[in-house]
Amino acid sequence: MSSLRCIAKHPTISLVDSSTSLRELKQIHTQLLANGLLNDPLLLGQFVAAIALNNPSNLDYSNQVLDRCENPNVFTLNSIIRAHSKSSTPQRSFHFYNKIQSAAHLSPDNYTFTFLVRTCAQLLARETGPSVHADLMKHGFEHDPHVQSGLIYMYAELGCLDSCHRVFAGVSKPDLVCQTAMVSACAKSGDVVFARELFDKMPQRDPIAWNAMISGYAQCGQSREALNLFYLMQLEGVKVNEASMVSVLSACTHLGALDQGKWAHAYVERNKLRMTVTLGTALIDMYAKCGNMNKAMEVFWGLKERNVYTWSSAMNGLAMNGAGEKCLEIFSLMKQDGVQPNEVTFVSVLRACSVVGLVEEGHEHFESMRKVYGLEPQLEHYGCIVDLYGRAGRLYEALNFIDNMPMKPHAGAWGALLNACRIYRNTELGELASRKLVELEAKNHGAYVLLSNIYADSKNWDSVSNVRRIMKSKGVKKLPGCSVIEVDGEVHEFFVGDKSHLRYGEIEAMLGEISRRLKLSGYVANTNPVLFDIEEEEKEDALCKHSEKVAIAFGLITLREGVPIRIVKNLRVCWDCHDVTKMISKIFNREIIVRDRNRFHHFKDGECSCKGYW
DNA sequence: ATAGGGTTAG
Repeated sequence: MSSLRCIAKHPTISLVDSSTSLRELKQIHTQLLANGLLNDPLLLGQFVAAIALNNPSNLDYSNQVLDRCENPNVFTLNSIIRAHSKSSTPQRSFHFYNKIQSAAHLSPDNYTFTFLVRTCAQLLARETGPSVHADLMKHGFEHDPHVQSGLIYMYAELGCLDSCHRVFAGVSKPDLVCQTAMVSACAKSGDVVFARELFDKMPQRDPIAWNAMISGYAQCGQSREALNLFYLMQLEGVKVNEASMVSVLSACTHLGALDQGKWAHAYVERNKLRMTVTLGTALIDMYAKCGNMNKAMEVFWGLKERNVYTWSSAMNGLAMNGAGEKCLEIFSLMKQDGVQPNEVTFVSVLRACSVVGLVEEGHEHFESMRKVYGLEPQLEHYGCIVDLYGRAGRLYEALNFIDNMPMKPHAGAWGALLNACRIYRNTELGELASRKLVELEAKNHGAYVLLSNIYADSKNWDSVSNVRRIMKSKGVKKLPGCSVIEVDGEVHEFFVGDKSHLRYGEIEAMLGEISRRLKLSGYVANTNPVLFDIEEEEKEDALCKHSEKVAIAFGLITLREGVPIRIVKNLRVCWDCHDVTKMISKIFNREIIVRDRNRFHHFKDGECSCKGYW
């Protein structure tokens, strides 16, 4: 609402806000024209900016207003460039930039370039961005602090860290804002170590600087570092705000650290931070991805405002947790509420259909993307449809769909088919899919593992060892599995075969007990080559080595009876672990919730919520 | 008279 500050000076223009209808705008326009007020470039600029900024859907109209003006000045045009740079159609900024350039009596100023650089960042304009940079240098604005920090932001968005460094090196005395922009740029581009060095060297740091560094850690996956820095921020008595908490929550989400996430939620309430849409959405995402979907929905319904992120987060959580019908219900409510779904929303819609097995409905939603919402389906959506057919056992329709994709099928599409082939034990199609997958991603260990499982299922041991040989010769390595469990607010990480935990002795004893009790109840350890889940030297002892089993054992030792064991795993759960976990949930009478890289498994009484499909 | 850095979903 900052635009209202300057506008309030004129009584009529000050009336314009987001609720002003187009008809009312036209009346005001006529009135202003009749009084000759729009000949005043100041008022015109304010009017145009008010229309556009307070309601982006009015941009068209503000353009018309401007077009009817005979000689807009730079202020007026800057206002509209600014409005466009923040809108969903930033490219239209250039129309007005060109106007400035082509008018003999006009010349762009430092404001123009500040906004235009923003536009380029929004557009990820790889070519135009640098050319705007060249333009502003021609006009001699490269030493303007606003322009400089804007350029650093832009190059970070464009993924040109080198250019960020060049701009930054050219700043004689970088101020707080510029330094923060650079910290953020480096962290976003993956050089978080350098970002931290810069951050540590800053002579003074305000909350935004801290937030930049914390979110830098959170965004590059260094969640524990993000949390550590947040604690440091509190120790130093820096004022924590909503944005800080959003990053903290995002770190908790990635760790699957429900206790810490709950603590962060309580912190927000205790400190009376504003429950903004962004913060609310981060909370929903945290609860959903830490396996507490009820709490996620409680937060969801408690919010005053929900945007497309909010709805999509809730829907994604429901789909991930296997609540497909509920996800589709929320989707209907979202539409009733007048919030436009986007591509991300549709990923959840299609996954929900897939989970429920609603093949036709899923296909209709897919079609509606283009027809009803003007959204072009992306690779992910095609992958979802393959999965939709595949899970329903309609493997050849899945294949047919892949064959008719308008673009080259990606690894995700073949991967979805391969997974379906594993579930439905179709060796022939599985071979085809994995061959394609390997063509696309020669080092995709998942393709080999799934293919090997398919061969093993059909007792084709020669082919199993063949797959293993190929993997070896190509140097395909499996990403080390890692499972995380939180106990008393402390996050414990277990890697495959990792015995470094302080209490490993107890864990080993518990693994032994699990194994004994499993055998007693008739479980036969799967030591045949099915378990060639290509983890090399682990076969003989596979039962005890997969990271989730170690984490579950640790949970059984440390968590009180009746407390669910929550595990976050970086890979998909393997077949055997899935079986074993089902049995543990029954034998030890313990609810076990595993978040793998795709979805949730809620194990209870010997059953899993995924019903064997994942 | 219009500026610059931090925050959410696949």
